[in-house]
Amino acid sequence: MLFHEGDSAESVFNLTSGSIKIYKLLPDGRRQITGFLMPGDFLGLAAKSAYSYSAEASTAVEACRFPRSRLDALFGQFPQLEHRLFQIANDELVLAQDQMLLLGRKSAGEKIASFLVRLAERQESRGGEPDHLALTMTRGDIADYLGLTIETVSRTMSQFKKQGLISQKSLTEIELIDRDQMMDRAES
Amino acid sequence: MLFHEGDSAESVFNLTSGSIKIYKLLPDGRRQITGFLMPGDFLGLAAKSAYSYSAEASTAVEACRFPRSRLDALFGQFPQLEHRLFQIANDELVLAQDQMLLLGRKSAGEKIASFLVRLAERQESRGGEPDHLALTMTRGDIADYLGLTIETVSRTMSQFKKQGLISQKSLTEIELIDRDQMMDRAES
DNA sequence: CGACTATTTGAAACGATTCAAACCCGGTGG
DNA sequence: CCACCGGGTTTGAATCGTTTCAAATAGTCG
Repeated sequence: MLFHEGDSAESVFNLTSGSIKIYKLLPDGRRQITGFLMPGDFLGLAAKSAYSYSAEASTAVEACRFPRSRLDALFGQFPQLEHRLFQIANDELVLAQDQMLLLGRKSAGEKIASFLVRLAERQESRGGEPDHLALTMTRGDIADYLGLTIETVSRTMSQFKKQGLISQKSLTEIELIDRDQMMDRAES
Repeated sequence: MLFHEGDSAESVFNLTSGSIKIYKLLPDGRRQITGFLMPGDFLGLAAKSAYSYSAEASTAVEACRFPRSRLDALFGQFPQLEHRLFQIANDELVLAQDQMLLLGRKSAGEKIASFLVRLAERQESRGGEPDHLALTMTRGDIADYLGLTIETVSRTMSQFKKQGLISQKSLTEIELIDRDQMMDRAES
């Protein structure tokens, strides 16, 4: 675990290798994962005095740590740095709104399809195989990201397998077989 | 309607009076409202070339319109303006994550309770009566904001009324009677 | 007052969850 | 080398919360 919701937000990180999940918890333990970070992503930017979410490594992780005070000084020196981070925050906001649509209005099948397609696009944009997905998260993580239970995630993926939409080499290796039909299921 | 998802994003607005809802639609018409804007709020900031959501007035509205090109020029001139907008974007991101937790993990009762409490806090922070809520949105809007149906919103509020948590002077006027117990139901 | 729309309420249906058990797989020690 | 363990995963059956469909009621505006 990297830090917890409520911890004083002294640092901003830039992930250089590995993968991180950020999430919020309810008092009774229910969890909502709000994002999976990949190398290049920033962590802790939105925080003011305290982090508003918890962050936990999914794999071994390397990151660049900046004291928040230093960052503020850099903003004064290099306005285009702040400009870039502003863009990044806006991009995240757009993604967050997509995720709200997913959480509030999509069925389990649509959620899983959207998730797999987005993961494929993300991997493609970093130069990976477009249809060969390497999942860095467990079924439980996927469930808590999509607002489902582990069982529903598992069942839905089994169904997709039976329908020939995906195939599964191992627990963490998924292949998208019919991406177009997958995007239809995603409804967006 | 002010603009539609996909429209070219020529303007940024600052709402001066009235209230606006922003939302995303699925091809089949399902709708997710991602925010209700109140005077002082910005609209269209996150957009790059095209708006990523639609915006619609809930009441009569007055707003300040900036051409996007002008705004970019202002950033060069007044770096602290961009700094302020960066802060605002970060605050919105924090709210968006709260909303994801709500949509993904809260029950209908918890959603409605959270919604009413947040509305009360928002109104309080603008100097209104803390327990006397003036709803600017319909039951349908509330449903599409919370990922519920109109009927569930209505039923849940009736239940709260029966339990003495709220009282209803008219359709748009709600009074929070037991705010503490309300916050307990909100689970956050 | 009458017509139209939004809201409330009720009953049935459905999708996702819960609870339970079986399975798979990598790691450990006999 | 293989039996065993423990975690995560898959599958099944029953249950539950929310939705859907339908009808009644309340509210708004001409």
